[in-house]
Amino acid sequence: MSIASDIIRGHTDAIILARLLLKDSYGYEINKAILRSTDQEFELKEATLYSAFKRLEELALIRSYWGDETTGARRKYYAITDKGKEEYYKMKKDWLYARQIIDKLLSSEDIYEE
Amino acid sequence: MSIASDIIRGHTDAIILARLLLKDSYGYEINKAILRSTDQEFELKEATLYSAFKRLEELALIRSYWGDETTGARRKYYAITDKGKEEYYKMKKDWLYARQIIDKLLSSEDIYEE
DNA sequence: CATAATACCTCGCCTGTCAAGGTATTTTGT
DNA sequence: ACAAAATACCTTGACAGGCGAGGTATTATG
Repeated sequence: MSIASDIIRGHTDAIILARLLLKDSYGYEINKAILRSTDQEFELKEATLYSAFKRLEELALIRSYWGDETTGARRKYYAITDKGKEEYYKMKKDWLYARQIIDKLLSSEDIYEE
Repeated sequence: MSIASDIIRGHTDAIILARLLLKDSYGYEINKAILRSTDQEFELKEATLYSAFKRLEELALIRSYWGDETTGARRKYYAITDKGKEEYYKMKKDWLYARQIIDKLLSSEDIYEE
């Protein structure tokens, strides 16, 4: 089972920020971590991930720096900024709020029906 | 507080179908019912609503018929089809699944961190 | 008698996802 | 030794859904 694009849309930024809240990381690792933490059930598509990085950096919610790997492929690390942390908490609040509204609307039970 | 377009996206169809599961209804009433059932906290934008109707009817998840009002403006009623009911249950399952995944990803707690 | 409410609809912009394509390096299996 | 897989980055362009802005017509209300 997979999550439809239209459902994941609007959450990718928060998902990425949540990872960066734990520690600085880079694209490939973030994706693997998401896979791992959802028991291989969910992963962001690469194109989605990298376009999100671009967007988040433009908004100054994250900043990037190249790692100094002596071995392996070069890695571009991302760190969450203070502004990013603030936004993350807002996004999480928004999610909790939206979740409750959607739950209500899909429950199909109206008490105050006319 | 309002729900961002990107979060609502992917749920409008299910929200509309949920209403039609209760009873046949028309655009204006559906929107008012959504408003009422969320304590005026949420409503679909008209353009979103009508484009959803079009999409859902093309997919044969709903069908429409004109009401025979003797008074007031004409109303276009919508009814959910059997296919629509099936799809609704799928959508609801998808929502429950996605909700759990998103909750997990926004919890920022990794037990199996390397 | 104007304004709000009811009720429908379309056009075109904007944004985010993602399939498909690309590059370069390193590790692994045979 | 060499091919294949894994690691790691990135761009382009198509596509779809939300919605602002605009429109029409009728009825109710202050």
